[in-house]
Amino acid sequence: MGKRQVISKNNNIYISGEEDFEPKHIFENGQAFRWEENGGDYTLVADKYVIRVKKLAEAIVLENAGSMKDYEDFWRKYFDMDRDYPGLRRELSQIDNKLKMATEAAVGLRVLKQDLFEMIISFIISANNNISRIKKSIEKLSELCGEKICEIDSKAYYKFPSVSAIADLNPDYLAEYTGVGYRAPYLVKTGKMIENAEVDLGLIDKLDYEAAHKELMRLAGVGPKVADCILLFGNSRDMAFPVDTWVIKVMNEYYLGNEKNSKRIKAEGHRRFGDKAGLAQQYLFYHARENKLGTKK
DNA sequence: GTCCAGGCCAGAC
DNA sequence: GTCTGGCCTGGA
Repeated sequence: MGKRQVISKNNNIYISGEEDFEPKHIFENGQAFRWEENGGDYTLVADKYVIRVKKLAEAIVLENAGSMKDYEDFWRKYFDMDRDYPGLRRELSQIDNKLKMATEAAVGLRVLKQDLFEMIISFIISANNNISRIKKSIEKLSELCGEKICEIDSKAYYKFPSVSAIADLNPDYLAEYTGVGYRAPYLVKTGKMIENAEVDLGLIDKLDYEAAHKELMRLAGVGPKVADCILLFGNSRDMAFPVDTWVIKVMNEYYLGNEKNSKRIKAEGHRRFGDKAGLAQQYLFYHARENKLGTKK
């Protein structure tokens, strides 16, 4: 693979010479929910875009993603194109053999840099839930109060809702329409807290990791794990280390044995992986889930 | 019917 | 601070 090259043509963006870009490893690792797989290609809704991500032998194609200006203004950051992933994998591989194996199994994984508010709402919905239901709920929520983007094959696509749109919802109706269940009041309350600046999202960028984590936990429905997901996927915090059921399994299998306390598991992640803990977590998470680690067949 | 899914919250200690 | 039980909902 040579040096990366990005060009645009007919509203499509082509990325060639990039060895770390595997759509399956990017989307199917729980960091994003607004995608749909068809025959190895992925339809993705992000911001005002509905694109199709294809991996061809010679290039990655982002169909309908716009011009070079769209790439520079949005996609470059979204796909974390300024990080040296081959270098990251080499660095993680040197930490230990487990991480070496995990990175080798998920080459092409990238940690997306998504919208902060969208991550807050999405991960509140994710708590004690499963991926297919999370995705359905988020689509229904966007349909309920997000701005329409376009229609493709008579299917309508909507932007993720604004803060005020969610703050103004009736919790009972929200629960009924989207299937978010008991999380509905959390979503509305969190929307209101952000709308009236009780929690200032602009501050999250400025605070150090611990303070930002603590600040996010003030939001309704946001606990330690959800706050770490928000920071990792919506605020570019490489050291955020979300401890979910899969991470508990993989950390115990490889490092700890039988630790149930999430706080101590997170501390172990930081001890071993340092300020790259979140990136290590993504490779380990993908690896753990692919291999159904710690579950009986 | 029971169990579980990328946890959070409230209450008890 | 740490631990426990309950929880909308839908699919296995």
